[in-house]
Amino acid sequence: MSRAGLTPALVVQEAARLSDERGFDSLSLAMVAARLGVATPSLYKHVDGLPGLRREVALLGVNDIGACLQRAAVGRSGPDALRATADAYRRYAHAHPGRYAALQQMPRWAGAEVELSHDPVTVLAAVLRGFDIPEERMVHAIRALRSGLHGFVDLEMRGGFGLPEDVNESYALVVEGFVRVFRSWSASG
Amino acid sequence: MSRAGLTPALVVQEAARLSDERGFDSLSLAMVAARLGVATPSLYKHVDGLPGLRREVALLGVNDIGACLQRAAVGRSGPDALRATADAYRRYAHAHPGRYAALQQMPRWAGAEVELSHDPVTVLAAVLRGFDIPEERMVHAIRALRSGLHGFVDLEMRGGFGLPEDVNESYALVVEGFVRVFRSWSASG
DNA sequence: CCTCTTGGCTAATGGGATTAGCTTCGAAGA
DNA sequence: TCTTCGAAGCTAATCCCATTAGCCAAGAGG
Repeated sequence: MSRAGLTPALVVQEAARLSDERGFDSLSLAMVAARLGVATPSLYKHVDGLPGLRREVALLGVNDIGACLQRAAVGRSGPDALRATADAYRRYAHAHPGRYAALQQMPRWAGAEVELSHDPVTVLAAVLRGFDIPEERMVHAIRALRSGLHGFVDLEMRGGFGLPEDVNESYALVVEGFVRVFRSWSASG
Repeated sequence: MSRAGLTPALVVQEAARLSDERGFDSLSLAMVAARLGVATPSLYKHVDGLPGLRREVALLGVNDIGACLQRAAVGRSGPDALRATADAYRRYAHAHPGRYAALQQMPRWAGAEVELSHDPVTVLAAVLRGFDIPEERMVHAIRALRSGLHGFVDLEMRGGFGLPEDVNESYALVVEGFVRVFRSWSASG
């Protein structure tokens, strides 16, 4: 390797780090290049321009959060699993705001060879399976859960909750709301 | 040539229209200027650069959606009001995706002289008042509702719901979920 | 008719993305 | 060890957009 020893993985990793620090929106090739000590055009040997880099960061984020959720859910079931997973979800977003913002743009390039080793939606689906929800409602349940978790985290990270009331408590109540609703949807009443 | 007869309001309106058509992210002064038939720098006489323009569009969006929600809620109460408002919320986002995206960035410049004639959060709060929720839970309830509505609409607009299941039905179920939860939170049990 | 404010313009600067084409590192093989 | 070749990184050049500076004319008020 000629000097810097870059690899696609290294570039993407640095980009992800930068996204977390400065925001996914302001991610730029120039910034990544500076951080890696190379000239901007050099990056084109490893990633497919800015759009490609953003896509890679998103992909990294999806797999990352999927792994987190899985780790949180393993060994639990029902409401307990839901609580743990919801917690992990929010914690991931806080820890990696840039990656989290990035992965929201994934659907655009969906259908591609996305190759998820850890799909967050699959984990949520598995968690919901512990609620005995009739099959024809499963998709709706997953959508509802994703909406609630994402909406809360998104508003929170944008500074949308201005009042002094404890945000953790709000989140806990949201999660308990889901527990209640999903119980009410269960086949057994 | 005071020919073009621009005003701040006109510029912002065109910017909002463009945001809805091409996406708030790709809004640019150059595009707005072209659309209005003037040179880019001319816009600086009316708005405070690109950041200022984005802020104005966001402000427009907040007031817009606030007015929509208010119109939907008036004359109704309780679950009925909640359903109507939730519907209006989603409909607004679909009709004006650019403005909707813009208003999510409002919190950043909050505290300013924001002067909302129609504050969407206030409307939601009023709607929730019909559920007899204890005062100390009100803020949490509003946060939960905002999270659910925003999260759903956001995921939907990003193409996050890929499966063929009816999205309208999913949304209806989410709203009914809120009805159930808020009922359970009501002081009267 | 004169003047002053003000909206719109052109020119110029700076930054980021992207492309083209050059150079040199470093490994594989004679 | 010497040669060759592919790939990594670089510089130069182009394009697009935001922003600033400074010019000019139009229209209201006297």
